[in-house]
Amino acid sequence: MNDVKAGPEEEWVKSGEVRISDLAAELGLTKGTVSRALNGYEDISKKTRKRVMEAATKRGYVPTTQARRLAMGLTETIGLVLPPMPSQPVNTFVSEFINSVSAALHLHGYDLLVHSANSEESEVEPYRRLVQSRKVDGFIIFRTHEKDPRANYLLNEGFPFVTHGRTARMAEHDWFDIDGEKAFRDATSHLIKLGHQRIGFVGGGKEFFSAQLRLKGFRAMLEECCLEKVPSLEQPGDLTGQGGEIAAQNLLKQTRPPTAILCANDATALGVMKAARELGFNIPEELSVIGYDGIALGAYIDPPLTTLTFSIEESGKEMVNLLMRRLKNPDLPVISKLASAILKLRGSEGPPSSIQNKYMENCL
Amino acid sequence: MNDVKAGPEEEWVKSGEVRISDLAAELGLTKGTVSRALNGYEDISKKTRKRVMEAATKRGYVPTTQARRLAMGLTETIGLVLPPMPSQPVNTFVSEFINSVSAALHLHGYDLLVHSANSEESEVEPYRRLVQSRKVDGFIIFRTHEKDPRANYLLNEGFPFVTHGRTARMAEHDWFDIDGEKAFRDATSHLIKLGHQRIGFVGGGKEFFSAQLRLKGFRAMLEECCLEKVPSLEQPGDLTGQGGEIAAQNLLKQTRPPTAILCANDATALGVMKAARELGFNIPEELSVIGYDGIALGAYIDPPLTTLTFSIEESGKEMVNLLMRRLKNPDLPVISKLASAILKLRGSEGPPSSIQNKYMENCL
DNA sequence: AACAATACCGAAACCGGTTTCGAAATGATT
DNA sequence: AATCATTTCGAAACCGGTTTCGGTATTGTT
Repeated sequence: MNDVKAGPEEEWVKSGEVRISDLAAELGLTKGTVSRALNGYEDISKKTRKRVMEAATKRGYVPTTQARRLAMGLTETIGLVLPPMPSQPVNTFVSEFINSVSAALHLHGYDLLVHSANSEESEVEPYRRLVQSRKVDGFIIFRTHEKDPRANYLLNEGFPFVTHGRTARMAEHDWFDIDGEKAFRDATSHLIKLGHQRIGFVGGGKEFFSAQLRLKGFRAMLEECCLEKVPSLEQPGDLTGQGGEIAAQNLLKQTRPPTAILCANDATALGVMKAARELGFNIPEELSVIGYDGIALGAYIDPPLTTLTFSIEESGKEMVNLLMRRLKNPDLPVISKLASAILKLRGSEGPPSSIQNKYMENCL
Repeated sequence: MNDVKAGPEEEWVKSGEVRISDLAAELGLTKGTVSRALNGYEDISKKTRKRVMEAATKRGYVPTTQARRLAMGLTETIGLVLPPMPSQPVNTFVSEFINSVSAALHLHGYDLLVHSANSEESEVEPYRRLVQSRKVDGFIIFRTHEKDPRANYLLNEGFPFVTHGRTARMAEHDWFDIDGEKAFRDATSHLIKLGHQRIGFVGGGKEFFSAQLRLKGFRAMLEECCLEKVPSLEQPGDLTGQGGEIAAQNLLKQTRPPTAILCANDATALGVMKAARELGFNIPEELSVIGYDGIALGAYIDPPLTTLTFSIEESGKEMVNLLMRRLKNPDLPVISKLASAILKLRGSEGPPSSIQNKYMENCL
């Protein structure tokens, strides 16, 4: 019947060679009966169920995923498309994120399909392909833009997804985000309390919504503390080290340079620190620098980088929860989750060297 | 027949709603005929083929992947299992690697399934599950051990895979690797030429084969240059920043500390630099440090980290090539590819401060 | 014009499962 | 013992494709 090689008793059948029809034949049952027995249907007698189960484990039967999924009309797979990576200095986020998402999905019996975006084609193309070929049931999207073509496409398609970060249409889809606005309010407040009055800001690209929110938090706290908003102290960046360098040069070559610089992420902060060193600024004595992301590497540089940090693992877990909920019931109302980043003081910030500024005590 | 909503001419049918049977019915053909027409069989007249093709694009027909794969008996999917990540300072390798592997696979019509390893269970368990459930056709394995349980399992199972890094059984499976031995010979040679005679070495875990080879290269060059091998200058590490710190303390607190330290990877090097700073060693004047991995971020620290670098993108591409070849013809002889790392001088190394050592000119 | 060769397409099996439906066997009831 | 309700399983359809095989319709040959 089956080509089980003769050998010692515990001979292991090569994995994946036994089909449900083999089992059925061996037991004198039909495929259907075996299937129901294995899947816990109530219309199977205890006796045969036991017989089937034992035979299944003995023969090492594991259902073929493809067949099961085809029959059940689902893929049990979630897609994640890596945005094109312009060799950014710090991609540590991505791998940790993938790791946590994958682990969380696994608990629900889902697989993670990772695609890479071809930078030559449209941003939504990979999504379109995955949707049309029915390879995934939903998407995890990160690094959102304010007007996000991916979100737009999927919303239009009615296809489930969760974003890490908000979009202009966040009222229409589930999302998870770190409260970057509050984080930057906190960081700004911390600097002001240390005595800083001229605080620089290096943003991320205008296209990233989260970077905008960080700027917003920075401005809000300045205003709250009655500090004047100085346009020249707000420099654009691109979330890379190089962008940080350029921005820092623009800031520090001014006649009245800032005494502290807030950066949209850690990569930027590293670039800022590099430029500052080259221009002869001592950190933190002459210049405070604060980043955002909490990359572990920041603890190893000199001085250790003070940063805003959050749990990537929690992010992944929460996003998977949101997505699973959505898949179970597509008609549920949209929900979102906002986690907070915490300020991790490591040493790259301190009071300004000369208290040249009059401290306004009417504000905090 | 089909519920195409009445509307403007260019009404777009919602993706993924049209099946091959719909197309067939619409054209007055059978599924089989439509399938063959679409797949370029020769027994279809040009006229009907054209008719079918046009109808397919017009209706936006894309075959359901699951069904196609089931029928064809393949998964067109490659598995990649992330090893447990003990929050290493620098995981930039992983995301870049995933990115390049995924892109390369896509060119061959393959998907990448990323799994995360649960640290509580056996290392091979995820592989076993993926094999048994027939979710993948092959594996990409990285960060190999000398005695690698994953390779052993898959070899035993006769399941296709390619490793990034060698194993004790490398003669039996395809592999790609960076020539770490040569890399460390080069780096060591560079230091010796600069005048260093006491060179420290911080290794990776004994379990990682590649780390062993780096040590081997280091020792070989020492011997080649007639430098005495000093056991106390060889410290174990664990490829993390913390491990680097501890190792550096052990090295620098000796009565005759080394004037240079070679590190098994960049994360270790960062730890070494941190410890050196804290012990009052100036880099590179009093201590040269060289890492391995070429993480972009190393360029932003002070001083910029000299390191051994290689192309992750090429690694991914090559490994995919090896794997595709294997899948096409499982019986081909095992092949391997050894790429070389290049020494990227950035500034964390230089001549030793005091030429207290007699330079042995009989060697190089 | 008769016949063989070829082009073209339909029918059906198949991949490996799941699920519905109905029939047979069993047990309970009177 | 006859009747009805339950348990338990077999049969068959189905998921959405691919591929083999065989039968017309068409073309080419003599």
